[in-house]
Amino acid sequence: MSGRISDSTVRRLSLYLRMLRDLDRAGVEFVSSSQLAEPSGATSAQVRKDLSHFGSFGKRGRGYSVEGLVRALEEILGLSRSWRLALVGVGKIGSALLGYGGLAARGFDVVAAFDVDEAKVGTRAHGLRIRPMRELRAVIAECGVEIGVVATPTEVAAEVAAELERAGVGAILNFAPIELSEVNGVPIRTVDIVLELEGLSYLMSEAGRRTGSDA
Amino acid sequence: MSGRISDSTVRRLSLYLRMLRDLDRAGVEFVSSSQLAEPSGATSAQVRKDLSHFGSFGKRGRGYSVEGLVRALEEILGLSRSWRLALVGVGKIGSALLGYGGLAARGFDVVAAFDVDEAKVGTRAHGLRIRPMRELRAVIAECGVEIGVVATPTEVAAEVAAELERAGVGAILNFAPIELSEVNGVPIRTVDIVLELEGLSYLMSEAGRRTGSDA
DNA sequence: CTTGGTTTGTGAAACCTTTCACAAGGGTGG
DNA sequence: CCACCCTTGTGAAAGGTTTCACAAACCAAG
Repeated sequence: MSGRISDSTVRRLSLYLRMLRDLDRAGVEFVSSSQLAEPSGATSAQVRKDLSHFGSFGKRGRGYSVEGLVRALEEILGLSRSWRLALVGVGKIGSALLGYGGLAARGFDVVAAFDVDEAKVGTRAHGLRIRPMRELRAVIAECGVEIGVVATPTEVAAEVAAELERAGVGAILNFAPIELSEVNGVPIRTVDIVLELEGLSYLMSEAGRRTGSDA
Repeated sequence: MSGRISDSTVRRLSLYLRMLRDLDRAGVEFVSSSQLAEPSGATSAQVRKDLSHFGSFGKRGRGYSVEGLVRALEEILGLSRSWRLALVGVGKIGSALLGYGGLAARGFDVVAAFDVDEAKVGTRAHGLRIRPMRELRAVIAECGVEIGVVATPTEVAAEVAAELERAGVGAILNFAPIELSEVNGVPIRTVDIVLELEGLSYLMSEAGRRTGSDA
């Protein structure tokens, strides 16, 4: 059981949990690994292997109890609690994030927002008062913020991430198109839209080259 | 040389290209694989292996010509041209995307925006007229849109993606928290913020469990 | 209680990605 | 032209992830 779990496994566990919650809401009581696999594009063997890293949750011949597996996955993923987030940079992406109800609905509460722009400081965005950067450290400590969100221009992203770490956050979600290096074991995930688009660009060009040379 | 290239390789190529453009702007002429590796957290061997799938771009003892490699990577990734995007769903995320100059700056032009909401249709968002869904097919064909962007609520995302495919887009970027299945060889990339946060939640819980049991 | 149909949990095999290590080649200075 | 240093390109090894395939277990029906 449980050694080092890969990112892709954790990713899939989230997807399984999503489906299980839907099934639970629909009143389904049991589900098999193959049903669970379908929506995430995995195989039934993969579902079973993924779960087997954490224990033995199913009944042979019957499948998995939906309610039981929801609880188990919430426990594994740390989602049986809610998390406090602090946003740095209330520009386009930052505002969109504050307005997105999907976060709070899934237990990720943005409890503080910061910006360097003195014109924004003091105003409210989606019910949250925007604070000056100088308060960052104190507020993060006082509110017990666990996750810092970087939604600043690229140039200052690394500096802001470092400041968030010093302030004591346990993880960082970064929207700036730059690869931030994890320093003190504080995990960082980067959401980089341009990188995704460039990946699509490669695939389309590749497809073009292939059909082009076949013709 | 060139067989099937993995997503992670393509991802890294984009990161190398980013750095190379910075170096080019800074007037640097040559760069070694180890310098190129650093910012993306790769190793020099990985850089060389990644590039070797596509050809031989360096000079032994000297490194890579910055300008030459920029051009080569742009060609490989399909970035020596620009791409036309159509946005479906002008809500929080959609608007943020329209306002984000970083896309056009890197050759991804949003040329059309659609929404079901009749109140929004006809108004302008960041200089772009919002069109009704019924025009989607015709506009995508007329404007030669290559990439469709899904920024709708989860419930309709799959349907919208299918409609974009029928309209003839070559790739889809999806912001709805749902795994869309690629059907006709049209590649789909999903940007799922909640999934990233849940990944961080897992890592933080894991860290807590480890230190918790050590104490 | 036994039989048959079903599904889990898991070693082993297959597959894929990353790292290692070094020969081959290029530049520089004398 | 030669000797030295440096860096690429690349097979081979190592390391990781996914798929396969099957014994073990459970349920239901007779």
